[in-house]
Amino acid sequence: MDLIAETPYRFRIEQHGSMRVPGIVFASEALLPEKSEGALEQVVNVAGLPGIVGASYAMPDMHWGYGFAIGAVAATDVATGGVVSPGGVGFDISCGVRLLAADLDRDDFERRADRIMDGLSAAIPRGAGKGAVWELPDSELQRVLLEGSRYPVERGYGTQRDLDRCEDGGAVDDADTSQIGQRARARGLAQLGSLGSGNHFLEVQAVEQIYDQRAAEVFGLRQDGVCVMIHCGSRGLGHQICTDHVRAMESAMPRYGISVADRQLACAPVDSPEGRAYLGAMAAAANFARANRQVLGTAASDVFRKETGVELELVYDISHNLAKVESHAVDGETRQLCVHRKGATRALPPGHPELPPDLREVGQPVLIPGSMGTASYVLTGVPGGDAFFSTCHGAGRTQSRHQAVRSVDVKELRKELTRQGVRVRGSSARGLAEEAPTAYKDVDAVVEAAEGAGLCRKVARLVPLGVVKG
DNA sequence: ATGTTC
Repeated sequence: MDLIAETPYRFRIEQHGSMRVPGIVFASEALLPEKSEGALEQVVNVAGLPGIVGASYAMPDMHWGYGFAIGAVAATDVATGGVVSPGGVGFDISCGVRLLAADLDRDDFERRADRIMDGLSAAIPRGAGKGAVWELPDSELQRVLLEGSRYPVERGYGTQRDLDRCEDGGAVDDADTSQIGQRARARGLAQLGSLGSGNHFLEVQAVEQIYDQRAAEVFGLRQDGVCVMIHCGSRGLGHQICTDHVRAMESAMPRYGISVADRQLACAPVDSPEGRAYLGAMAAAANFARANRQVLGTAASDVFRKETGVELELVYDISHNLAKVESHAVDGETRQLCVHRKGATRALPPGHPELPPDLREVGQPVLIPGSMGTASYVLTGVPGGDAFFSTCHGAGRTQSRHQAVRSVDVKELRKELTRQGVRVRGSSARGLAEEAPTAYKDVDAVVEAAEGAGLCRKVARLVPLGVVKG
């Protein structure tokens, strides 16, 4: 497989074999994954999906994943048999990032840091399985699945203004809870308002650098201001929904005469009972994920109010694992496309009609969490990018979890984070080792490549002051 | 990512 460098930040895999479109990899030479890792092969495999249009895209933080690479964008044409694939969304449906800004300077935080971090540590449930801010009866879970963040707001977790700063106003339409199994529901009941584990976290951060003063101002960010970033998703509920629908699609594929290069690319036409069932269940899981971040954001706000007297204001809340049916121009014609973004973030440009009025001038905030102990970024969408208004989603792994555990000394890691002034409230030692920054790409290089490829623009760089780790 | 192999 040959990669043709089209620009310093754009590589092309020519259409060959069963590919229906070319592959386009946005990355620098240094960020390209090793061929042996299989991520580039996954770009090729996705290019063979029925109905795919444009190209099979990959972002600079790409790495090997389930079926699709993490960092993949693929759009299929709904009207001509285009498919939807759960592997193109990922197991953590609507995993994403919520950023809140405090009217507090870095120095104000430093003076009270230990109390605030202890408060957050006590208030934020985390780790596999255990604990949630809000344990729900089944009737209320139903409301969350249909109404997303709007339901917690109605029940006092947050404000109406929060919803204006959430992707989709805090809830996606077309959730179909009849497509969710009992096991998925049962897992959701005990997990609303919980981080989970893996790369999920809550971080207190400081705005270290601003690249676009006007956009930062509109977003509510200022130099040396304190922020809280929350990275989490739909927990066991989303995971179970993915599992259930992958299985259903595996058995349905022969009926549609679909064959795929990898069993993990199980899919069905968007306009089919199986396709619609998955999208309905996926939408419900997305609403659960948004409500999860809404509840956690409110729990963090409560801690800041108690310890400092200041409120946290929502900057934005955005997913990076989702499929959406969107209108896009293809060969000069407006088409309905099912846009899969897996480890990729929507990045709407200035003037886009889906943006709320106060963000329309500068574009949609894009929230990029770095690896533990490293920087995070706030970006914004730009006109003209050719991956259906998408950009990267984070640092991207270079080592598997297993490799990281073998190579990382957790004691040294804790020492290093402390030396950098990052207060750690962890979950498991193994979890910390898996998430060591040495297991990830350099987020600064990822963002530089995404910007260089014309997918987004930098607004601010944030550095960690404290982390509550899943 | 995940009651980390129903």
